[in-house]
Amino acid sequence: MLNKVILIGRLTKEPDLRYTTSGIAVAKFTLAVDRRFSKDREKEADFIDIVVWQKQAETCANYLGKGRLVAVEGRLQIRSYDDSQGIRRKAAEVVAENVRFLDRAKESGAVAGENQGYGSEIGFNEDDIPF
Amino acid sequence: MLNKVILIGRLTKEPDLRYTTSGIAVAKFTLAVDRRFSKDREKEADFIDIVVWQKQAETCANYLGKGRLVAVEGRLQIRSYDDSQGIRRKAAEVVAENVRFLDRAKESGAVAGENQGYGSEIGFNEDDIPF
Amino acid sequence: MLNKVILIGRLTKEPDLRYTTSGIAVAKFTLAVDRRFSKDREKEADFIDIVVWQKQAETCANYLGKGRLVAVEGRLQIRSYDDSQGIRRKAAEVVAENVRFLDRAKESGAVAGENQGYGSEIGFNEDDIPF
Amino acid sequence: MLNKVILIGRLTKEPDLRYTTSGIAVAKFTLAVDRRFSKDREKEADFIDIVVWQKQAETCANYLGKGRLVAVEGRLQIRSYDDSQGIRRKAAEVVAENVRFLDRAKESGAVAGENQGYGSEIGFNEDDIPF
DNA sequence: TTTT
DNA sequence: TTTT
Repeated sequence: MLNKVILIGRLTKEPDLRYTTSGIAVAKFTLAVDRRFSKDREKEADFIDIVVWQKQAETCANYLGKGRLVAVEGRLQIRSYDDSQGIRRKAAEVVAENVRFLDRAKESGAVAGENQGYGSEIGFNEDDIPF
Repeated sequence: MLNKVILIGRLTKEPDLRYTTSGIAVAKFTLAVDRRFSKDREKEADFIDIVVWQKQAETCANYLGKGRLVAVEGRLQIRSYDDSQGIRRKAAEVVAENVRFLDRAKESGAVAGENQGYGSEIGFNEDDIPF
Repeated sequence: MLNKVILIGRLTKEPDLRYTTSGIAVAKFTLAVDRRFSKDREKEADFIDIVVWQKQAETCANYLGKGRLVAVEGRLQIRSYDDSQGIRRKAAEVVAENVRFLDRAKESGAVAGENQGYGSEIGFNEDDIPF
Repeated sequence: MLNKVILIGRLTKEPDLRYTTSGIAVAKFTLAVDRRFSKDREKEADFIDIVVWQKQAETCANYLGKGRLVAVEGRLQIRSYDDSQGIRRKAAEVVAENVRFLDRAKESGAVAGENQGYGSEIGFNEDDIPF
């Protein structure tokens, strides 16, 4: 019913951009999200796979690289599949709805994450609120 | 850059549905969101104003009433305005992106919250992932 | 840095309650979180593993059962391990910080969700998981 | 029941640090959170008041200044009060549970965000706010 | 492997 | 398998 994930972390390497047979862009990358433990504990991270679709996939591939800091908003998806050895496996990945770039782009000031979801962003005028 | 609010609470009364001059539906209601304090403290709630636009506004008006339990996902919006006495005021409201009904509807089993944001929900086939 | 997951879904069966060798309660259960697709698509769900620690683990075990509706707030944790066949696997689970009961308890009106911070911050050893 | 806010934005000025009569640190600052609209629309922001308690309040006061980029996780709180002219007003603020510094600190590499749970759960009196 |  |  509700499935919301919000992460801030750094890319472990360049995004991997591909296209489905029907021509839709998909990018994948892994986010290192540091855990915060007591100081004496080893610094650890969760390495979380991110999937981005369509135009945002291409923007991520164009502007993101290893070490870049991003905020990802999406949903947690659990997929079952058989690997190359025929072993049944489960894959967890966050399907990104929005990716925000939190440090400066390498070659440009570009910003990803066109957000098309909010009512107030679809172009009607909020000054015209009837309350 | 990121502005995400997730609330679970109960409507304090029926939603108020109106239309902008350009014909767009807007519903408003207030959510009572209980705080969790130590047992000895008064039980209190935050009363948070919710704004819903377009088709979801009408679904909320049709199916929600006083006391109904909902989950709201949206963004926090701060608006400045002058009240009827000419006093400058700030209004805080959560602009809902999705409203989920968490208990049974009074007159129907209807469900609001058509979600149009996620890539995987826009109709391409995830079995066709090129990874 | 930031790792936040919020889910609403139904338990697929009773929680499994165990204790670490040092006597700390841990409960596990799976949440079925329905995806929302276009009407013509199969209704599907993500089946997401939840881990709960300490007092909340016992509250969940006492009051939750198959089909119960809950809201879970926590963080996404990726663990690597070797399964019984010696195959390296990754497990994804949501470590719950709070579990809210959204429908009536079977035998009582009890409410869980005492917020004590993350299990992993109170000093017990997560390598000591009895699963 | 659930009241979760996650924001990323920039401080509009230095945090204002005070102490309650019982000696508890409280910091307040305003976060400018850019909205994302269609390109032709004015760039706008929501200016959201943040309250931080205890040790994090002092860390924020020590390390944050105007323009700094932070992620705030907290809950939305609506307070009613009478202003200096005796006019009843409502104030909305986000009570921060965690503040993460997303760009480099001015004078140090310090990191805030020790997670101690909500201020309001540790027993001090929120009516005793020195603002 | 699965919930309503 | 991994980021700063």
